[in-house]
Amino acid sequence: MTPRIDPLTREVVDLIGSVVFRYHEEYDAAAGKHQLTGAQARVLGLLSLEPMPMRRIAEQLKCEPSNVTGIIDRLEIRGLVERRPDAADRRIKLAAATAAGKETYERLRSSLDFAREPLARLSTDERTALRDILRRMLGLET
Amino acid sequence: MTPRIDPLTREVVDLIGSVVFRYHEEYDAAAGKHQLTGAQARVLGLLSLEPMPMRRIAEQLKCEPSNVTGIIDRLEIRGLVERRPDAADRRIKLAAATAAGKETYERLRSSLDFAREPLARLSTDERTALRDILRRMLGLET
DNA sequence: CTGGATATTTCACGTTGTCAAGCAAATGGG
DNA sequence: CCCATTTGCTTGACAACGTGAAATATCCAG
Repeated sequence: MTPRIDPLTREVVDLIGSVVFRYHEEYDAAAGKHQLTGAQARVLGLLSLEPMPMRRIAEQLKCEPSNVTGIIDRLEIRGLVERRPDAADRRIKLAAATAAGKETYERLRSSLDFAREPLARLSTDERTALRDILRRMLGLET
Repeated sequence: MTPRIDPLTREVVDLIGSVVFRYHEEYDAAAGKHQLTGAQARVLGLLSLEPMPMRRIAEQLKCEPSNVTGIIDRLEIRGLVERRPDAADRRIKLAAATAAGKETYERLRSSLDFAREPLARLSTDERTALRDILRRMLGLET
């Protein structure tokens, strides 16, 4: 009953698996250069865009809020993030990247070699095609 | 001095990040259905192909051998993996998937919905194009 | 045979993740 | 207005994963 997956799809899934593995390696290595773990880097990336309640961070990371408490704790100790009260709701704590946090994240981001090494092998046309296909895969049609 | 990354490349990197996140979610969910963690599933996948010394598992996972000890311990307790002596070198322990382990991994693999849901949105031509681009990205030219 | 390298394990430790319990603050129905 | 419920966050206990250092057993070269 399980629909036999055709060989093409299977190969694509494997290739995506390789890309995922490769991406992680490089992401963690880049984070490590700045003494950050992967999770810390991801949170810092979120907060570089805008301050956010703990709750929403947990939703983005798809984990429990209690987990976020610890991650923010460790970032806060290092002065990369701060907790601010929310003007409208005193239950809420807004986590916000400090100037140092934003700067760290920007440096991390531009040291993400993944942007250069494997993608450099592709022509502009290929990159465009890849972008369009990935958009469709992720359901980001315009 | 840092080469400004062009917008197209930046978007592709972001899209790949989304795919990576998505892939992980689904992979962990599929593993969870079989009471496995992501790391356990990955090891079981390796050992489904062939038995392997602890050392080599660590290399494949890019982690320390001491970490592998624990992962194999937990799989062994559940009868999915066993440690065998190596005929030629008594220092080596070959980790091998048991019949139950192989079966579990095959079930896990076919429940990997990532193969269906997002890729189903693509035509065969798009999938072929994606395969070719990913191959080039990963340096798997023929 | 001896000394050095290799394979694995053990231990201590830190981070990430879960779940349950608890506290503070908001909210809605009577 | 008031109480019950819900919501947001933290705490504590626990497990998996990951590192690094030290211990043990085995191999191998000289």
